[in-house]
Amino acid sequence: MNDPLPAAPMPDTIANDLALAIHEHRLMPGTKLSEEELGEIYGVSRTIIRAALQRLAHDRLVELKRNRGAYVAQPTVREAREVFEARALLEPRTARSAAERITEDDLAALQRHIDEEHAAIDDGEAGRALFLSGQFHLEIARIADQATITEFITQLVARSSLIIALYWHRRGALCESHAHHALMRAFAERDADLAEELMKNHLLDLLSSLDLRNRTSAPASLREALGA
Amino acid sequence: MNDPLPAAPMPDTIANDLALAIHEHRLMPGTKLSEEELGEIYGVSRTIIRAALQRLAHDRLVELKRNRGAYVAQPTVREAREVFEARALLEPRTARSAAERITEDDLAALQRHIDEEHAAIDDGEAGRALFLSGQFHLEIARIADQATITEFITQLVARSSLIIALYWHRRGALCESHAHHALMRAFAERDADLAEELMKNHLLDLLSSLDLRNRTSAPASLREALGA
DNA sequence: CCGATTCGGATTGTATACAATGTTGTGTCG
DNA sequence: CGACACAACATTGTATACAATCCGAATCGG
Repeated sequence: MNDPLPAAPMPDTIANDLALAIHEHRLMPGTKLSEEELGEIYGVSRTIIRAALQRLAHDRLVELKRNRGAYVAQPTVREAREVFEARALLEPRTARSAAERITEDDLAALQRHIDEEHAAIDDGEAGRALFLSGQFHLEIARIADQATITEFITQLVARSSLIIALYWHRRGALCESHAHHALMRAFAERDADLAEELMKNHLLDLLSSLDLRNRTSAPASLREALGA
Repeated sequence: MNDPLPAAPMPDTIANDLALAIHEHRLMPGTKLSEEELGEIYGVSRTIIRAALQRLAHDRLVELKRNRGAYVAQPTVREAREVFEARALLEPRTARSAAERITEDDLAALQRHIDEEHAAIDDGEAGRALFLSGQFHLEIARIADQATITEFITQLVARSSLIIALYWHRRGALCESHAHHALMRAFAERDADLAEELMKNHLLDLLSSLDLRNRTSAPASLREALGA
C-alpha cells in the first residue's frame, strides 16, 4: 500500500555503484569509462550512463573530457592538499557536534562500523576496509545532524579515496584503526573537546601519510596501461 | 589559431544562465521549469535542458521530482539554518586566509565589486545587487586560493540567495554594505584576525535578518499560486 | 628514413521518437 | 449533490538514430 521509497532512479543507482567501485579501489584513477561498455554492463542505454557520469563528474570522482570521454579522476597534488584542508576545516567541528549529541544507538552503530572495518582488514579486503573507514567519518557527520555539511564531507571522503589511491605511501596496515578507536572512546565519554582534537590530528596524520611531492597525473594512467 | 577555451558546453551555459536568474530572484522558488518550454527558449532539445537541470539539482538550486518535473528549490527552514552554519564554518577562516594573501590587485578587484553593488542598488536593481553581494563573498574565497572550498562556498552562496528570497524579513536597504566595507578595510590592512571576526559576525547578522520561525514549504508554494 | 597529411574507425554530442507515469477533467453511481 | 472511477491529456523517462569530433594508422612527399 505504501511506497515510501520512490525506487531510486536508474542513473543514481549506477552512479552509486560506480562511486563504490572507485571508493574501494576497484576502479583506479585514470581508468576510461566508456559509455557503451557501461551501458552493456548495466543493461541500459547510454542516456542513463551519461546521467550517471555527469553526476560523478560533479562530485569530482570522474573527469569528463569533451568529445573524449569520461575517466576516473586523477586529483593533482594541489587538489589533494585542498581536499584535506577542507576536511580539516569541516570535520573537527563536526566531530565536536557529534560528541555533544551522540546517543547510545549511535555509539553502537559506530562500533559496528569499526568491527566491520576490522573484519575486512582481516579478510584482506583492503578496498572494502578503506571504504568502511570513510563510512566511519560519514557516520560521525550524520550523527552531528547537519545534512548540508555531511554532503560536503561525503564528497571529500570519496575524493580522499582517489587521493589515497594515487599518493598513499606508508604501508602500515592498521594505521587508522588506532585513531578511530581513540575517537570512539572520546564519543563514548561525550568529550567534545577531545573528539575535536583527535579528529584534527587524525586528518593531519592522514595527510602526512601521503607522498605529495610531485606527480603530473601522467604516471598514474601509464601504470594503468602497463599493469593491466 | 588558438582556442584555449574549448567553448563552454551548451548544458553548462544554460545552467549558468538559469543559476544567474535564480540568484537575481528573477526565477522565484517554486517556479516550475518545464523541459519543453526551456528547450524552446534556448533553441535546443530537451536532452540539453535535462543535463542543465540535473546540474542545478545537484547544486540544490532546483528540485527534481520524479515524473513530475523540475522546480526552483524551496529550501526548508532547517536547510536554511544548515546553509548558514556551513558558511559560518567555512567563510571566516577563508577570510583569514584571504587577508594573509591578498594583493593590491585583489584589493582593487574587491573595491570594484563593492562599487558595482552600490551602482546596482542606486539603480534599483535589487536582484543584481544581491547577486553582486554574493560575488563579493566568492571573490574573497578566490583570493584565499582554495579552489575546493571556493566551490563549496559558491554553492552555499547560491542557496543563500534562495533562502533570502523565501525568508528575508528586514527591509533595510544597505544592510550589507556596511559589513562589506568593514571587511574591505580589514583586508586593506592585512588584519587577518579582524577579517575572520568580521566575516563571522557578518554571517550571523545575515542569519538573524531572516525570519526562520516556520514554513513547511507548502505556504511558499501557496503564496506563489495566490500572490502571482 | 623521417615527418606531415589524410583517410578510416571509434566515441561522444545532440536530436528525435516512443514508452511510462502523473494529472486533470468528465461521467456515472450512490 | 458529492465522491469515486475512468479516460484523455500533458509531461517526464528512456532508447535509438544521426551528426560532429577526435584519435590513430597508413600513405605520400621531402
